[in-house]
Amino acid sequence: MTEITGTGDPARSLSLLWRLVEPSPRGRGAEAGLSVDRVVDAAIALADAEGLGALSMRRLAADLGVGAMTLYTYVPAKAELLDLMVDTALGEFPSLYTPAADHWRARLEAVARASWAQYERHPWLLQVAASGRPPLGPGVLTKYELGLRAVDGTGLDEVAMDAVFTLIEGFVAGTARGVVDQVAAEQATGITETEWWEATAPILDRVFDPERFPTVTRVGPVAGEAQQAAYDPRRAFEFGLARLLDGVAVLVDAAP
Amino acid sequence: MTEITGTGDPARSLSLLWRLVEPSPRGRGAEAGLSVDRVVDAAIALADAEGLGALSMRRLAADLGVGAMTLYTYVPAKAELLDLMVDTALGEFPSLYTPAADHWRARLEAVARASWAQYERHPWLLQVAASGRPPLGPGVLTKYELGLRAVDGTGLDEVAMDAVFTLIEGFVAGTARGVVDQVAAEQATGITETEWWEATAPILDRVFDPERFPTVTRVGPVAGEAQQAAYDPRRAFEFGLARLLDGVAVLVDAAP
DNA sequence: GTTCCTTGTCGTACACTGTACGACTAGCCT
DNA sequence: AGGCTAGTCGTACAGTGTACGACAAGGAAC
Repeated sequence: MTEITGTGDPARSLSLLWRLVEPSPRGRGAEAGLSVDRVVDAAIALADAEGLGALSMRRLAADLGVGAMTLYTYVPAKAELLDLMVDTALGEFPSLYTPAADHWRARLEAVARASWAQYERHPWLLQVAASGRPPLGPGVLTKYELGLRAVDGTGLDEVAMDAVFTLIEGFVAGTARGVVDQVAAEQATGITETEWWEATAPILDRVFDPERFPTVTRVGPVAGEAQQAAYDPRRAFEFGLARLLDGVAVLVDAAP
Repeated sequence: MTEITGTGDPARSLSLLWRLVEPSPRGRGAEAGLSVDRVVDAAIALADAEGLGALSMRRLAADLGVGAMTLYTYVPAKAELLDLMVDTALGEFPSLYTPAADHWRARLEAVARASWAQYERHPWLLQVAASGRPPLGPGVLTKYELGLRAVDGTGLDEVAMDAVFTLIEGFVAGTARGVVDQVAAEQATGITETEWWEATAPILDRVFDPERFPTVTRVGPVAGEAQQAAYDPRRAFEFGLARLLDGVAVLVDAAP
């Protein structure tokens, strides 16, 4: 279940994200005391607690004690609601980011860990396809600003600064997605990752041909044993982050 | 729209993936000439042509000229069908992988480019959440085998070999997802990425505060201009791959 | 040659989704 | 007091995956 953002008129979306529309308590004026913010907050709470799959317009409306169609007074459609959710959740970045200041590498590592923490808090962020046309609201821009500052003063030009932040951010998101997928699989099946691996490994052993997959035969069991699973996202995060920062360091050292 | 794999009984899934069940042309015996392979091939063709969103059991059945429930004779549920689709599509890896042989770096780069090509051919692969519990069929294992061979003989131990391949593979998938998201957004809205950016940029200019986002003010326009969009996945791929291989090189050089 | 059993086919039904449409009503302005 | 505006929401539509059970066709047994 992936949702798409960046649908809908850019002008309309941006004015929503930056809350350019007045609260306008006219006419019957917010009968149930609702507002865009209350809707968005409830949506985030629901997605946090029960996953993006549980977030339907009817369910959200029920949580807020109104009819389903009432939500459309505050939000043009579900896609825009998701934009707002993403921007709001990503806006928590500064509270999770405590940079060790002096060296770019320490700052960039802190960015990666803060980003990881965000995805742990709001796993549904990873199920919203926002990379192509991000909701350019205050939350997203704040995260982008702090991310760029981490690589500022390294001698890299503007294009490279953007590329480095995007690379780190994409890496974190990709790896965090592994956690989300595992949790989703556990919830869907009632079987933990370790149990699944223990059930799968012996059957697999019997079914596959060591002559055809000699390197897998040598490496697979060692790696599987080390992780107690087919894939351990947390290990992958630590390993990958170190490699990535090493790679960026090569670039920084080459810069004037 | 993300689908989950790894649901369902591991033993049942594995015997499907490795085609351990006999064709069994008994009873009325495959009336319409159907088979697991025909179903899977048709599903892949449909997803390739019209996206994963168009792949419904009813639609797939219609394409094959049978009733919807007939599919459940060949496949236990949609989740298992997706497993089979993933394994089959990933099994095309060898035909796209032409390693430049001698140096690990050239091999690993070829792995990344072949993987990228796979995701370009079958974008829906990225919408199937397979990272947690991959369908361990012949296709997946073949790709894993060739990926591991690329980093074999570098002095890295087994766990590191697995980690490096996983890192590269995750990077490619994450970056390729950017392309998929953009194409999906274009299809959903009828607006191209460049058009969207040209519509968004000027409004954004007016709405946001340069004092609050000084680094974004400096970097954003330069990066945006260079890419003609908020994000250019192909550039990100080239840039990230170079950084990543540099980082791996640091690790390889440190190994005995 | 008749019967039975196995196996493949598939119509119907259920609970669910996002949201267009239009009816209703409560509050403010004139 | 009358009218208008703006928030509320019931109903409806076209779609989803798949459980259930009815049906039919071929092979095996007598």
